[in-house]
Amino acid sequence: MTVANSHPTNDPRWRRLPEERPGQLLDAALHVFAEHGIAAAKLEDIAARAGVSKGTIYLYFESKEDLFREVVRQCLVPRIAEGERVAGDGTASEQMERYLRHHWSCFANEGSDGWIRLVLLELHKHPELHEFYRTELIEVSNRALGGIISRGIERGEFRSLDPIATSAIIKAITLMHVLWRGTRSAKPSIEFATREENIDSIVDFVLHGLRAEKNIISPNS
Amino acid sequence: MTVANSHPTNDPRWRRLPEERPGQLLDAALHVFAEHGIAAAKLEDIAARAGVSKGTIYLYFESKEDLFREVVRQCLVPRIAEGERVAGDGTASEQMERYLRHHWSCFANEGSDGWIRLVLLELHKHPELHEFYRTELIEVSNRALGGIISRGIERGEFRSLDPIATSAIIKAITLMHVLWRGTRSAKPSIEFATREENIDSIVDFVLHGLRAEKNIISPNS
DNA sequence: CACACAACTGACCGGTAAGTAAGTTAAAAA
DNA sequence: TTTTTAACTTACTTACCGGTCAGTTGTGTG
Repeated sequence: MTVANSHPTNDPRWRRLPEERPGQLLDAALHVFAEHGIAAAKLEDIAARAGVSKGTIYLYFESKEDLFREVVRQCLVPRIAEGERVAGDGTASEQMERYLRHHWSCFANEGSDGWIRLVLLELHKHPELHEFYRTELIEVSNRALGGIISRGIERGEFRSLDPIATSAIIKAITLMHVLWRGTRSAKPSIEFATREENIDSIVDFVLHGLRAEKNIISPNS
Repeated sequence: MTVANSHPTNDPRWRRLPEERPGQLLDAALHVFAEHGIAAAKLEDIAARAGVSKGTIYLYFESKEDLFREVVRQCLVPRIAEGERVAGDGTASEQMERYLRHHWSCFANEGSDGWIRLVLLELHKHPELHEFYRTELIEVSNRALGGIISRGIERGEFRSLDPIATSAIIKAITLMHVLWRGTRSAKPSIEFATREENIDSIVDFVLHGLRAEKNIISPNS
């Protein structure tokens, strides 16, 4: 029997880190919420993952609800919003392809499916948050995608379709595929090809769906 | 003071319905699970909705978990699978359009989004169920959609693309739109047009994505 | 060193909901 | 009608978890 478990060194069992705690807690919370959903997420788990005890959470957040709110505000929205600025130049087709591939690689991160699931599943129960998310994110995203589409139409690259409805279709494809390919999806629901083949298929399909008929022979007028 | 609340008539306060109870309970459970998710669904609510008391559930099901399992097996899978048999005849494009519109109208039912959410977002926590769902449903669905696509390719209506990857894309579009249009989605995340315009956009986009180039002028080779 | 104070802990409380089992009652059998 | 059965109810137990608070401990200050 050694005294291994007592603290022979005199380094403290815990540290005071008032600056860093909120961030640590938000990270931990994002992870746990994404894994279990709001209801099933335990504050003890979040605290443990952040290396503190449950009580500490209440020094920085009012409640579980408040914690979730801040996760959405401070983690999710900025992280997603950042991805919406990949306009660049080139033809609308090139922009669209760049947009798709960029999102694909962003969402490739381990665990992306977790919080996509979170947003899709739980956000609608929190109207105020949902509204925030809608204006901060969906509008931004619509402007980005819709902008590319509108430009494509003007330039004659794309045929004439509703930019908003089409944005929705394109986002539906990417989001759902992230969900399906996600690490938490047990066996992949669909026998997917490799990631590369997969995004190639998507790019191909979307561009074909958008593209104006290629060889309209001598569009007279 | 009348004796209104005692039972002046001699009809029983409850009935013995051992044949019908399981079905009633499954229906109620489907509804409550879809509304609240697994964790937050209360057995009392399910029982109340089925017109019995909580204890009765345990006469027919082992546990909440077991109840959920049977909901998936006996309610969801058959209900969805039924929709996968709308082949019909005509060109592949016509079949595809029929398929899309059929699903759209099926999913239009109040509450469809609830259990799509359930499947998409909660099933992955139950690997055994997920496997069942995969083989019973996704395979079937892939065969239906993939079949239409393959036929379209053979007939020269559609260009040459991977039937499986393309099925996934098409299902992604429809499922996500059901989710977004769902009654439980607070304010619609996207300023959608009417249901009709919406499905028109989808049909249009999908068919264009699939269709072989119309005017390939003398493909030399 | 010792004092103060803020950061943090962890035992505790209260509410809620899953699960249980003894009692009650509809309805079939005798 | 009486007896029997099993379907159903109700009150209970148990476990868990969000939230609290009195006490502990790291750390800067005099």
